[in-house]
Amino acid sequence: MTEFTKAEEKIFDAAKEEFIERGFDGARMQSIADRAGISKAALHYYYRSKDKLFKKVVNFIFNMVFQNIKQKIEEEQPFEAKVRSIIEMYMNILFQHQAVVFFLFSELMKYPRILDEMIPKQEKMLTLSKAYEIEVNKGTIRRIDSRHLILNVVSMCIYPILGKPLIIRILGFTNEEYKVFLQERKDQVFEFVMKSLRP
Amino acid sequence: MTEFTKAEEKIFDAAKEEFIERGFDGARMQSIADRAGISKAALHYYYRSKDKLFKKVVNFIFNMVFQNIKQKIEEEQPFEAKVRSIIEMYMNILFQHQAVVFFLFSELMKYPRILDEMIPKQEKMLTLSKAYEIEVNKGTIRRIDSRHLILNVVSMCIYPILGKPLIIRILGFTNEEYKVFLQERKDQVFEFVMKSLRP
DNA sequence: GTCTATAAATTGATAGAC
DNA sequence: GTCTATCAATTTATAGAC
Repeated sequence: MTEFTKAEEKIFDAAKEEFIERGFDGARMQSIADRAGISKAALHYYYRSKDKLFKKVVNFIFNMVFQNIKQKIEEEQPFEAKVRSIIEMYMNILFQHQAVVFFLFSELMKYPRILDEMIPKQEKMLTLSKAYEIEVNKGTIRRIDSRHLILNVVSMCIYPILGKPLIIRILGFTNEEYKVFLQERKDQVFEFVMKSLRP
Repeated sequence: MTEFTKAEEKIFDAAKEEFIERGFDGARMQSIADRAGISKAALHYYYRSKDKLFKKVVNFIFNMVFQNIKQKIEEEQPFEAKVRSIIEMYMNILFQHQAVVFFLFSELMKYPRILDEMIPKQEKMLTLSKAYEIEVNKGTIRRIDSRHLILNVVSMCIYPILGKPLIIRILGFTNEEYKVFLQERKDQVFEFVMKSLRP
């Protein structure tokens, strides 16, 4: 997207860290400057205001998380394999980038308007493609509102990450135990979905 | 829990509004005082610090959202009726208190430690009670890890609220359309779950 | 380009009169 | 109990030297 000089990149990384840890309101320009090893003045020289820096960071992180996912959903595959790979990859990415996901949702709940500059009118995500229709016509799976089906799958993948602070306390998990739980959960979700789709 | 004088209540309501709209870091004591129609000094007279006021607000909101839910889950009922009523009530409460839910999760992602003072060691929520065992023994439904089952149901109810800003943009919904979509979703989720539980 | 110094505004919290 | 006035600390942002 954007070309970076070395200095810019160092600053950008510093900003990412700070915003992810503290959110927009909690982040401090001084702290970003410190992380980047430069002065506050130099920071303002590169990115004129906190606001502009923040928007660039959100944009970058948003694409990082959702680009692969979108790609995978649109990819042509047999239905069952597609469901499995979406769950697999979705949960992997979300787990790998927990802090980032927290940050994104947390800030987007506060300032949903940020999204308006970021969602490029993509209606593709709700069509389950031909693979789904083929199976329905074969009678292998039942027909179902595809918007709800997708939302079901996505929900079961992402909420365990978003709700982690709550869930581990209620279920009495340690972080390590929860990691294992989420691993076995991939199969659980896949099975749950496919069983529900039986005609 | 706590007894309120009229003044305290007015302040508390003002604080709720402000914190819900702006989060802890974004909230301003001056703004809370303004909403309550008193001076900043008077505000500090009642609640000695921003921190203490915030914790009381979080505690109150947390109980408001999760008390009914916990109660409903523990209530004795035939299995199918129980699943239906949990979905129904969970989605109703979450939808009714959208702003509050956003606030709660948003802040809990940032400061998960707050929860430690709030979760009273409740392991009850993961047992599906006798109703479930009865159906399994009758052969009416298949056996499944109850933790995953509950997490599946909860996820499908709560993520559509948490992810609303994202979802309505991706699916191209207006707020009003999304409300309808969530209404019909209650049945969709119920059906999805029960179909999956067929032996 | 990068720094020091400082401006200008804001913030949470307190002192003290009434 | 409630107010005005003010403190002390912080914050974003800029001016100006090098």
